[in-house]
Amino acid sequence: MEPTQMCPRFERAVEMLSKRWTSFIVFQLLGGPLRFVQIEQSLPNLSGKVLSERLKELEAEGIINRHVYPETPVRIEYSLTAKGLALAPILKEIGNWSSEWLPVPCTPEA
Amino acid sequence: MEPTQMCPRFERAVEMLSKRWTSFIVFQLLGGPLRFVQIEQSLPNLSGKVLSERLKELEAEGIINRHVYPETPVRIEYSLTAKGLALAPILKEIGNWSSEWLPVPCTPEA
DNA sequence: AATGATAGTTACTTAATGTAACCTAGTTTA
DNA sequence: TAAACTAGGTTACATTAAGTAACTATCATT
Repeated sequence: MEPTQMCPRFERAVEMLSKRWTSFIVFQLLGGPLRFVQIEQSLPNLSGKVLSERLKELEAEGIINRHVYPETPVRIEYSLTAKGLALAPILKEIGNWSSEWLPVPCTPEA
Repeated sequence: MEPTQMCPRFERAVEMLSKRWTSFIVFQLLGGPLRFVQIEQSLPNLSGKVLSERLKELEAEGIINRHVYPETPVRIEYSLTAKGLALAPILKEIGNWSSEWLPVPCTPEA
């Protein structure tokens, strides 16, 4: 068999989603807008430093919006754009695959 | 909005697919079995070192098979298992998303 | 003035990748 | 006989990405 030539757009999409934490951040935002600390808390091993980088990348890609509410203290919410919401079917398929093919993790003893 | 609790299996699947090169290797194998050098050549920036690591991980996960043909010189082919083939819909969705939402790259001048 | 909240950033450490040279085994070529 | 070739990797070293903990800025409350 021959290797397959890849579409540059497909390649770019895979590269984006392959960046550590990207898919998790998008998944969390599928539930609705979240603030920085909320995302941080929902992903215990994600550091604020990397979260900050990813949010900037995703905003630059047009996948998320950053909305500043000038209250005191200031509140900033991150939410998905239409382009970001459109990633949902991908995550859905990952969910389908994982529930069909990955073993149920051990449950703690009663 | 509240952060969403994640299923451990979903989490594991995302972690796997987020590892650099994993999705590309699976994509290439969707076209049929390939040898080490073929995968290496189809993914120009993937080093033999990391390819070797990823193939071992994917085999350990039950996503690919390693088949040794005792010819001379020996030929070794990597192919997807049923579990690996079942990843196709995920990559398909990534393809759909990328062709709908990512810009067509500039084409070189005529 | 000190304390607290939100939303980050910075300096430093550790882990993951990339690069290039090398290894092993069998085979053909000089 | 030995040098060279092929396939399928591995090893040592350099670079980049990610993790950790402390710190910054702004405004408000105690």
